[in-house]
Amino acid sequence: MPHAARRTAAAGILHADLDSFYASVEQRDQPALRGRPVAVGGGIVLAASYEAKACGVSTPMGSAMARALCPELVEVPPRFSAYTEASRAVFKIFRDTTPLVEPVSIDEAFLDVGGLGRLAGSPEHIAHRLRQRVRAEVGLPISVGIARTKFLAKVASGSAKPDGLLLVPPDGERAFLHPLPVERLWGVGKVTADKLHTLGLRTVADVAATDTAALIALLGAHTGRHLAGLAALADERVVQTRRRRKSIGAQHALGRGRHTRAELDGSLTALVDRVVRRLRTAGRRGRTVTLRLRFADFQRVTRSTTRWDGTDSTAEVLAAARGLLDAAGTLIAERGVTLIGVAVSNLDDAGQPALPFPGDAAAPPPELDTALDAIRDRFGSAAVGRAALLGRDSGLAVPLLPD
DNA sequence: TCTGGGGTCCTAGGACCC
DNA sequence: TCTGGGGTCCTAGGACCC
Repeated sequence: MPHAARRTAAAGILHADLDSFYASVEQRDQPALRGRPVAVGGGIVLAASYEAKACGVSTPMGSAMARALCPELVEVPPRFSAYTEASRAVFKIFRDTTPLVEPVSIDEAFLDVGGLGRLAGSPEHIAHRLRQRVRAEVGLPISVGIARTKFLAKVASGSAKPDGLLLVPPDGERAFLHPLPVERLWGVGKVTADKLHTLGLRTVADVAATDTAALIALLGAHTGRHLAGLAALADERVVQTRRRRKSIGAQHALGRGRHTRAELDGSLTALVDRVVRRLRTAGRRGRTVTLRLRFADFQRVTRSTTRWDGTDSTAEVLAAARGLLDAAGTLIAERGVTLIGVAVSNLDDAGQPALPFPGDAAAPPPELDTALDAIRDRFGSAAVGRAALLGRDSGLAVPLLPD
């Protein structure tokens, strides 16, 4: 019997998902928070402990509403470095379990353990041990779903929460999935759910009983076919070990009210600085620079520009981003800005210049980087956003805006 | 109760080329 | 003079996920 065929017939995919990740890390590190409703965040709730969820607190909810729902709520500012460290430790246990790990986010991953039977035991046994290890070695609760497909494993881990384990056997898939609301289908958010509701479709069974053509007419070719497939228990996607990031970006919410061009440029400089730093750390270069803006009415626009070759230069990305900001000047003047973001995409592969170009060999001296480094050293990284002003005061060579 | 920051994927129109 | 079909790339917007 072919190996692949045997594997697809059994429940061999794990979806492992840390519970209330940021909040659990805080409860782990501060025993006084255990058993109490905890929200990690500032302004909005980034993560809520199960005690907080019990009184209706959820992500991403404004802090004011969270407090209204849950007067006992303990609010904690995020400590991202602690979460990154905890995530690394957990992923190490994942990779100890099987080399076939596909990270989904900082706190969840798919693991293919279908081929490990002889070596490590049944998927259920492996999942059980995985949960024990994460609890013992990292001190965090984690839920695991086991199924034949990625989608079913993902839904199963959700049903297993908090701190649980759920196996969906191949002959029990329909009974498990079909009673669930359409919102549990991966890729169904509010807009799609509302559309499905207009057809009277509320459960996965309803979707499965609907003609694919009708779903396509309602939702478009891709989404229609995608949902029809999921509802019919068909999900051929395999666990992908090597997925490369396709864009690197940073954004920053600004307060309401008017922001001067110099303030916007300061924010832009800080964002570009962060992005190109991560770009270089990853050893990658990008061809497309995108400026993201959001207005007071929460409408968003993007403006992008694509270069002929890739870059990881602060000066070049900043020049491109400034050009886009200038081009959006009228829009900004008319509507105000409440969020500014920069992303670099169209990334090339590590250590492999997009195109060999004679002039590229000698990179221009990164004067801007030197200046920004000096500002970071002297004033801290939070000050980079005020680079223009500080540059003026400190005599550092930060290129200033014309005015 | 006003709503963060990091991403992915899809669609659609227009320019351009053969 | 009017007309193809196919393909790629770029830009912008939108939905969704954690």
